[in-house]
Amino acid sequence: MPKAPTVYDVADLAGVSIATVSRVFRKPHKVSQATKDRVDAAVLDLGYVPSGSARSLAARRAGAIGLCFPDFDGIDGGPAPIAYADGKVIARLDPPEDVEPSGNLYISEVMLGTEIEAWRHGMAVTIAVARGERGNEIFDNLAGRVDGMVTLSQTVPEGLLAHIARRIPVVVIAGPRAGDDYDHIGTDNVAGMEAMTKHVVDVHGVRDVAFVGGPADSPDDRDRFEGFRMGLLAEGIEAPSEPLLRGDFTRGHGRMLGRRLVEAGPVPRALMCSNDQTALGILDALLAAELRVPEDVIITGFDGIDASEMSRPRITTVRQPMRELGRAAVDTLLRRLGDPLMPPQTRTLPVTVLLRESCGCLP
Amino acid sequence: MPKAPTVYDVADLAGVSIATVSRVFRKPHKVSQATKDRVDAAVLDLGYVPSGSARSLAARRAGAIGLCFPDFDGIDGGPAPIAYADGKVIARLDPPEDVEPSGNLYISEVMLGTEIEAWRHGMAVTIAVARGERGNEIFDNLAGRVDGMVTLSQTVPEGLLAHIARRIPVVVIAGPRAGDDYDHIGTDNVAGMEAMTKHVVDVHGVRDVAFVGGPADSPDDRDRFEGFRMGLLAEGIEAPSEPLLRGDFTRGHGRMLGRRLVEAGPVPRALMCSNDQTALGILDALLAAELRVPEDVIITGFDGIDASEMSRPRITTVRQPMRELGRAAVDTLLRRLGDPLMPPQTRTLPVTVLLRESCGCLP
DNA sequence: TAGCTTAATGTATGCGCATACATTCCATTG
DNA sequence: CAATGGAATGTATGCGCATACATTAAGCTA
Repeated sequence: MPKAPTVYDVADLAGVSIATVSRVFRKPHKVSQATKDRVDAAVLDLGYVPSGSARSLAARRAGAIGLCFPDFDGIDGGPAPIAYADGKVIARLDPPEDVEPSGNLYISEVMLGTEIEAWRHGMAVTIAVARGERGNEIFDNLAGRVDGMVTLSQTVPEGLLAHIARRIPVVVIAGPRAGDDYDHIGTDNVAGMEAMTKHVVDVHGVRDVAFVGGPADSPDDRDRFEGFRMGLLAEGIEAPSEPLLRGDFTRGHGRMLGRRLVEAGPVPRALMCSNDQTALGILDALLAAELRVPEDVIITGFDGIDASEMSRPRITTVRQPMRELGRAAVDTLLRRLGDPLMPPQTRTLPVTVLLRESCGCLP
Repeated sequence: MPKAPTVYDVADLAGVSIATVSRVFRKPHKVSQATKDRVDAAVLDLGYVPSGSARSLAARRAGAIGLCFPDFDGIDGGPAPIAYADGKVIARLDPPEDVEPSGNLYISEVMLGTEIEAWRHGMAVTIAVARGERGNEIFDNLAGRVDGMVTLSQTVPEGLLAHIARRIPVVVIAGPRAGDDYDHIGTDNVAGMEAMTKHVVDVHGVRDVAFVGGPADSPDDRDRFEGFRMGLLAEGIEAPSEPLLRGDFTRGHGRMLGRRLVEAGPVPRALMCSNDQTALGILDALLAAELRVPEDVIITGFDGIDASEMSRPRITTVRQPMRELGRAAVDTLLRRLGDPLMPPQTRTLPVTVLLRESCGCLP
């Protein structure tokens, strides 16, 4: 790859000044057609592509927004995939046990939403996962190259986030306000879980309901538990002050909790889980112990990931509008860029309760 | 947001030169501890975050790779999502008819794979969809701000791609070599479809097999049809020179084809489709016509999207390692950056045949 | 102690572009 | 025909950083 041509090269070849070359790209209407044609020809001839770095520097805007996630799954991917040359035939007829977990639908959907909304405003999206020991560095790096940042809560330490926020606007997804000054986008965890709880009690007539939580420091988990309690209280049922058990939001941990429940004696009539992965893990364990779902035990989840629809029975859950989260975050970010003095925003998106087999609503 | 501090500000406050500030970030080992401490303090004090644009410009590398997709779904998203303020409770108990289509698992997975491999090499990923009339401009813009580009074939016109490739390395996913000089990452369409064909003939004893193709200009489709023919020939069955029908890879079009098949008279005993969406559409139509799958008609797909696992019956299909595609693309891209003179690479990733209900393998 | 080496830091420059401002060229106008 | 104004283009500068090279200080050798 020979040295890339610059505005100077194009200007020389077209016999114009660099300002004119720049105008052909940025303000075409200010250049005569004849000149434009000569410049275009030179551009094609030389294979010129404007440098985004130089442009961003000179224009004082990056034209991109950053999206940074924590490393939910601890995926480091291992070495790059094995490949083989053309002609060698490999096809397996195995059952799909080797299919990788669908991973983070959540992240994927937020990404898609982010991209769509960014596109509508002519911006690119730069993504990075603050993964590993250099996670903070990754975050910092990303912040330096974008006009604003969307991040999930808990991605980096508060101090770093505050540091970044002095330079560019930051929108936090899924973390409720904690007295900070960031803009926040959340979903209605409380209302969702409250509605789900009432459904289980009202429609299925169950009063022996327990809550299986997630990490104690998760704001989402806290809100969902709060919704659970409100649901119970509204039904005149005494509400516990703590979840029956806590997992770490992974399916594996959910399985462990399920086994523990089975061993500990009679399993509650209904288990309301703080997320889908936990619900799926518990389902795995209960089915393995020959319990029937929903006949013996009702299970519900939260999130609405695709995997919740692929289990048998399928999981009744509360769907978060994941793609909308991304879109709303970008929308808010761009508003903030337009009006830096606007007071801190908090937007809460509505959730949807999805009734399926695991609560007994579908056969 | 007041004017962001620069190296100069930090240097002044710390009483050092800008070179030293820069070194604290880039070559910390070349700075004495005492100096480093003073600089760090100034950085925190001022809220300094290095400008990525300036860094990229000066260092002549962006530290990011680009990922550009075509607009598969024609999603423009419409206006940003409705939100409501805190406290207002909305939760619905409707069936999930409003759940948005799972969209592009394919794209999502490639994104995730790309990000993982980029992370392993300390690079960020900038994504953009070449969507709408300004698609080419988006692509061009993206190209200017990254060190290399991963793109799906058919994303932009060949001329533009060639133009970009003069400046930065380009890796094309899913498009087989067409005599061009790009690096390519593909999946083994031929072997996958051949194995699937043999399976249907051998295991299920079906000889009345037809192929439902996709767009005639799709290289993937061409290869899959070729695999189909090879499978038949290997079984001693005469192979057609053209697909029985062609769709456009969408489910809607698949439904139409399905209805047409039903009307046209006896439906072949097995329909092998060039992608999952088409298979799902045909399944919809056959079930609507009261035909039984797989008892009356066997249906198979290709891709392994999640939706293929959520239908009833679930679709037997050939799974592409989508995440691995992204990883392999980045891997190849970085090799290319390391050795620009390396001959053009082509890597083909193995596929997996997933046997499920729609061919009769699972009850 | 002169001469040499190495560590630490500073100086000066350029990366490639956008843009404020200056200049040139015409077409109008009175 | 001189004065005016707008369109098209050019000149000059700075965006914020990395880095080659220069400089200084300090330790070490013979």
